[in-house]
Amino acid sequence: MYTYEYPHPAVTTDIVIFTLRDQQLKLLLIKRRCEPFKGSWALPGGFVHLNEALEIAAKRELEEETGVTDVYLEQLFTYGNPDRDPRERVITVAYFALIASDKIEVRAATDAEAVGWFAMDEIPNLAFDHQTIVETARQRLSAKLDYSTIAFQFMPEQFTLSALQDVYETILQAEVDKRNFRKWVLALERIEETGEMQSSGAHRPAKLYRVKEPGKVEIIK
Amino acid sequence: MYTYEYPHPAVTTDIVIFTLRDQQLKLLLIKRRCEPFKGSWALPGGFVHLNEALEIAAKRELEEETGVTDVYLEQLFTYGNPDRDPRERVITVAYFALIASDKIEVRAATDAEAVGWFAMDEIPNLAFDHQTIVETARQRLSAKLDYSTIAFQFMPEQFTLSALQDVYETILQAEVDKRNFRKWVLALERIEETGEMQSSGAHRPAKLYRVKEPGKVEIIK
DNA sequence: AACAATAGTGTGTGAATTACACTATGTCAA
DNA sequence: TTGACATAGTGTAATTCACACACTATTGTT
Repeated sequence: MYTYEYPHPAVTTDIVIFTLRDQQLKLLLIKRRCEPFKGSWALPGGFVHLNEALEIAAKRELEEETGVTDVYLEQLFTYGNPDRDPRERVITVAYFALIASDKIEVRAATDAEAVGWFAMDEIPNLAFDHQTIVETARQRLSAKLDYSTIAFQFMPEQFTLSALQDVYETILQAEVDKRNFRKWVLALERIEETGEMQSSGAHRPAKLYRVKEPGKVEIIK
Repeated sequence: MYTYEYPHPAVTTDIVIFTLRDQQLKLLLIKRRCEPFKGSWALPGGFVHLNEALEIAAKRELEEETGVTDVYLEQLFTYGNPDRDPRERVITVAYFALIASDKIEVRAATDAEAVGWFAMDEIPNLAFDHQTIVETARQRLSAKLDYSTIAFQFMPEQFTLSALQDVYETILQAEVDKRNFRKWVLALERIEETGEMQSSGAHRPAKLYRVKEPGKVEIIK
């Protein structure tokens, strides 16, 4: 037991992790094994250990519950309404994560009864205020596409320009002009040809590109 | 005494509040009356009450320690390195605030031995990791000047275009072309003439303007 | 009446963004 | 083998936006 002179809230992290799969933006959810909201779908996350930095906690929870590692992670927002958890006062530091579509094998573990990727228009009712958190993350993602190189975080090691354009169109839910897109993205000088080609069907093969500095997300414009 | 099955961190809010005064960007600091860092300058802030939303806590602390009310407030970032407070694990949700220069009378109260506005190049050594928090806030302010109408939060009810231009020049630490600035800011259609003029010396009086929706900060561009 | 000090105004140039349609190259099936 | 099909790949003109730049207007003071 731990005792304090003044009351302390519990602090958790929750992670909103997106990927792109089948031309759809998808979100990773876990099915809760424990109360409260047992059996409900929720964001992966959990209590911050006492000697653990917040971002480390987010990464740990994500790996424990879903097996997912090696993601782009940034702090999203901290939610602390007094009644957001029925047990006790819980403040959650929400993180926003992206993962390339070729790294998304997931497994359920510890606190999760099941784990799954959900398309954005098929999100079930979520536990706590997780619906709100997801909406904020979605907005942040759209906004950052415009002024940063964050979209590259979704790409596998090698990809075609058409695949990259698809990412933009899917997330922004808008069509993009192919010629202008290519001119723009090449002018950024953040990707380069690998020299290899991708053949996928009865049509001209496409050049493959790679991100020059894969871990890096830069502000552009 | 409060006891928990698992250890809980303490949660505080800290507020980085800026104003403009004498053509300088200034930051409000308090001199700590209590340990740790007793006698040091620090950001106003304090423990979040158990049944209090985070933003409410930030506003309350700000008012308690400095008498400042009626500010623009947004969440900045949450800092939670395990060793950032020598007493115990303390996670702080930092807020970023702006106040118009005609509302900045301050008073010391409760936890503060003194309160003062400091120009950005005269910031003393600060307690905890407050120096880092201030730098992040400073960056956020500069960035938001470019893509939002946040600068209006510094203005009194009525102001001249020259005064507004001064705000941009002071924060961005760069000169701005008068004609281009006026064209740009009027094209935003977020301010309007009040009809009144301001005479201040041996020269042509200036038209006064007001913000159409004073509370609102919008993303522009 | 001249001067000092700040307010207020327009135009031209280059850069960036947008709109827009055809050719190239592979696979597969007849 | 050849023609149909499907996606890859490419250039130019029009528009919009950003930026550089210098003089006139109005007031108070001497």
